[in-house]
Amino acid sequence: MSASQLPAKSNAEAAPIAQFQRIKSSRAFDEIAAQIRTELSSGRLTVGNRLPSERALSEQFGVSRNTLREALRSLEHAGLIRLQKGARGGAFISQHSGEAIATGLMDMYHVGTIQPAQLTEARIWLESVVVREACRRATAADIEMLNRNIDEAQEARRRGDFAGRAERHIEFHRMLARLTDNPIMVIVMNGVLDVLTHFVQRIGEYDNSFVLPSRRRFMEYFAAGDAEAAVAEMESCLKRLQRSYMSRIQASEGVSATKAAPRSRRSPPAAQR
Amino acid sequence: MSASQLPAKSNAEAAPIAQFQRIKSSRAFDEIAAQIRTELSSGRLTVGNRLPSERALSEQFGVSRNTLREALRSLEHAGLIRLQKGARGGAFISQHSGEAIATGLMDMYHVGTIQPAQLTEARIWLESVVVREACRRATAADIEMLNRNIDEAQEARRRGDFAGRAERHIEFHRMLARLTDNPIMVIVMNGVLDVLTHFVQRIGEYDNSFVLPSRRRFMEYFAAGDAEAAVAEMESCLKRLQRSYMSRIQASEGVSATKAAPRSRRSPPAAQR
DNA sequence: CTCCCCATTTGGTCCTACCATTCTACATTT
DNA sequence: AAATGTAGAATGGTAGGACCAAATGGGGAG
Repeated sequence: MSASQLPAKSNAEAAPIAQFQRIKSSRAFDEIAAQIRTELSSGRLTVGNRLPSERALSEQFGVSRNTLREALRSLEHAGLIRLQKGARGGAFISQHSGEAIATGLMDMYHVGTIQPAQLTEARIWLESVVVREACRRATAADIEMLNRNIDEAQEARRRGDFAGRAERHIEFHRMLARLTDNPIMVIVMNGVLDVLTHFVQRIGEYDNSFVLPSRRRFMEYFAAGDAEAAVAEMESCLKRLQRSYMSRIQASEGVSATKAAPRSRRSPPAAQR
Repeated sequence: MSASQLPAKSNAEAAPIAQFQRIKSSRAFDEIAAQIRTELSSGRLTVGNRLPSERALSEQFGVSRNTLREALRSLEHAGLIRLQKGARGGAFISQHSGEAIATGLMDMYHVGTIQPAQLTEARIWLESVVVREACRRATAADIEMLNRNIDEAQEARRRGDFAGRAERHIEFHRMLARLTDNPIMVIVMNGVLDVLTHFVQRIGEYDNSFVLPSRRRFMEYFAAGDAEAAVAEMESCLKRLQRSYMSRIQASEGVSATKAAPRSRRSPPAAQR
């Protein structure tokens, strides 16, 4: 096909982007999104590039502006592009913060695909990996940062600020995840912690007086580079937390929709006729 | 926050720190999607329910059908709803297979947020968790299923069917993930394996003759319930695979920009053994 | 030179119309 | 009466035009 066209226009006014093809299948916007994804994975589009305007793109693809916008909506939701209004605005390839993954986990929790017990279970498993690798990489500055977080949590506790204390505790785990220096662990752990935060806020206060002493012991092992001891300390703390959660959820789940059935088959009992 | 670094315009009163909240998107379809999500998390909408038609919904929300469709597009991409044409069609609350998360990981890989080395690294970490838990739960039927998979891979190898063999090998890991019986592990592992499959297809064939013998040893430990030995066997196999991948990627990507150097901590005198 | 206003660009929304698909209900045939 | 075929309605998908609001840059006023 027309491979070596090489326009090489030194214009560069809107976008030095490859020529898009006409779409064909059902759901044109799916194909459009797929084509743009292809451009991305091939490297012809990279972070920071600006796509042509909606009007220009719709003409290139040979579709209406409505259809093109639905394609852009899909890409924007995925975090691949960022839309900006105004004269020099448009669709910019964005850095993909992984927000879509966190949203996906949250959605799965909301529709009941993820049960609270499974959430805390996976969290414990992931955390053990995180702690082990974080311990392997942590610098003195990192350790100081973690200790500072514990101090802040203790201060919040002294003030009776339950929300602030919980926030510090969660932030502690986010820090550890970042220390792995692996975006997959960071993103997944962030998502799991997001859901967990939501979950904790729903069930209200709980007994976590044992967390701070555990943190101190944890940091001892952690600073000494004893990864396995740190993992064990963290795991025992999290398992105790998990028991707190589960006992509370049994108490609070008498009224709210429990979504008990993990698999709800077709339900609509009746329709208007 | 860097609020204290303002260039000191004629603003006499340096802004007292205040926790501002983001303005509500100002985009109608975002609010519509948020409202529907709220209905979902509150339990008023559950899997299998059918939303009103686009025309009816657009009237309820007081927006045009275009705007409503963009909201639905966002929800559909998230996997929360499934659109169906025809009479009695509409938007049905769907089971959320986690496809959005796999897509998100793939996108992150494509834009370079996830590097191949980080992909295989995280995969090894996750796999160790998966193997440990799968070993704890596997039934005789599960073990038979895994053995059958190995047989099929061996058969594919005999035929010289590289693609088929690779597919079986990947499927083996998906099976293990499912055995954890935890949707988070299943979804995340599926996503990571999707990206890995894509990555492997890109670099082409590689030396994996050691995989099948390792699988046999693995199954010995696994069937005996020796989780730690199984984990160690799998880890050593995966690390060897990783070296194969990395050597191949250096060969095929000699010139291509390999992004920025991996952030290396470890400047201060930290814990090192 | 600085500052402010305005034309231009561009995403966000609305409207109307038409098409393709899918199912229901009725009519036709056997 | 049962099986079959067909018309119609409901619904998502697409088209094309129009206008609004925000962001930008340039030109005019001071």
